[in-house]
Amino acid sequence: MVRAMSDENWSPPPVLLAVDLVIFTLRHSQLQVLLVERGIDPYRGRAALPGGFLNNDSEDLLAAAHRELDEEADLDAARLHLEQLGTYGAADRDPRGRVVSVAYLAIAPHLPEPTAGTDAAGAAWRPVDAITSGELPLAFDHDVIIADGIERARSKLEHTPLATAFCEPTFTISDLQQVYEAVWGVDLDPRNFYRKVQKVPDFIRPVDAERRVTKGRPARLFTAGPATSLHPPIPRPGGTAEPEGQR
Amino acid sequence: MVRAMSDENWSPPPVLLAVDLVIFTLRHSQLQVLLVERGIDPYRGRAALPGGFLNNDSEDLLAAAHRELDEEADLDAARLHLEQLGTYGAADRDPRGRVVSVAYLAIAPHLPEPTAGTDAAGAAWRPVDAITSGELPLAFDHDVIIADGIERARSKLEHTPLATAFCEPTFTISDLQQVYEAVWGVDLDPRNFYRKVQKVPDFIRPVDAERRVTKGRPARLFTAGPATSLHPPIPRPGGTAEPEGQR
DNA sequence: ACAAAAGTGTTTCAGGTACACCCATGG
DNA sequence: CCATGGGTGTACCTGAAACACTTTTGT
Repeated sequence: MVRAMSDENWSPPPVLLAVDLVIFTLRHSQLQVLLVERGIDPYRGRAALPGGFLNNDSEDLLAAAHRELDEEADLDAARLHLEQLGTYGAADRDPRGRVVSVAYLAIAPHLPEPTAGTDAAGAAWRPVDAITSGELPLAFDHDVIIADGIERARSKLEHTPLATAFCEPTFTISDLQQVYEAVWGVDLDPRNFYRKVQKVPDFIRPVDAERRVTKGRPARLFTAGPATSLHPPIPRPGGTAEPEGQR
Repeated sequence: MVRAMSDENWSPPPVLLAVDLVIFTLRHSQLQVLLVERGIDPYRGRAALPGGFLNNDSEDLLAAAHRELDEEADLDAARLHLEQLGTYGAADRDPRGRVVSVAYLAIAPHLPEPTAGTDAAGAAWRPVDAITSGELPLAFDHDVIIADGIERARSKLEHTPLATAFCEPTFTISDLQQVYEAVWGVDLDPRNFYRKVQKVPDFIRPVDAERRVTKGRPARLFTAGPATSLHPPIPRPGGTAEPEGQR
């Protein structure tokens, strides 16, 4: 058949379309993901990705992802990175019937605790390590989706300016460094990292003569560069911080 | 709502799920894509990606892609690279109603002409340039899907050993070079390329003392390395071949 | 023997890594 | 004035690019 619909009388089996969200953030120097507790069967009581079914006949997929982000996580969709991750359609992935799920990947800065009195009750940040290790079992095939999400996030950190999406609107260079260190579990040399990120064109932009308070010398503040620049940005691992010498 | 299906009486609107294929190959040093001519409305007579609707309640998405590959392109699905590209679900993308399409990306070596007397009649390889330039209009949003496919293919060539998927089971190093040159439209120095690809671990493996006939000195043959190795393989552009000197 | 393509050796240069060192602030 | 983190200068080394040169075939 050149196209299945050429037979006007045959009707292909409809499926239910769900949208699930993999929302990552950085907390306590760990990569964490937002999970909700399922209130109904199947998998009642299990942790699961936030998500839901496509709302009506005219809702775009991305729009549905934005809506779920707002409803289930109470996060301002407009201000965070959101991209399609993949579509999961194994026939037996949902015991209720044929459900195909389009997963979206979101990256959020370390915002307020999600566990408010809102719709997002029962939502909580969990370290991804607990999931990849199998320590925290998930509903459906959500563990696979999260694994794919981690892989995607790492890959995009390497090749795109995505890292800034983990940071507040303005951030210091060492804030940014912690993103890379947490996601790969490596130690980077702060001095080399400092220059490396500044040399990448359109990656970060210094904010007009501001600074911040901590313990030592104040640090300059930066913002993400203009929109998403293309391929060749971004640092990479390599370079460890070690004892050094005198003064 | 924690999950949309918590209301047992409400039934989410079903959608039709299609699977479309972006099949790339290399012909005449150009990146080409396989297109079919639509026999029915909408877009009757227009070029379109091969594809069709999900077959039955228990067909996996990847299985459906394999099936379409076999039916519409008469290609041996087992021997070529196939991966999910993305899902396209804009509400108005199909005038007949709500159709969500999962696109798959396939990479094929320069095999026999697809235009056989089979089901794949009306199928033909087309240079992607003709599509990106808008010169050859496509049905639905298939031009966008192809653009995404090109981007994905380039990205994977850079960061994975995918290039061998464009080649026959055994190939020479200059065969492989032509893949990179065609996809990026650059000229590479054969001598540097030669060593570069050999240094990448698990990328290509020399085939036991074979060779081939052409005009000059015979070339060694190689095969793709063991399975898909991870991140850091692959060459990159840079290095032009120019006039040189004496002898 | 000559052209054409495969394959090797070597120089040069840019970028990454390591690390000594200076700067600014709080206690 | 000293601990702490921010920021600069610089030597070294590896890997990429350029290109002279040798090897092996067909005609």
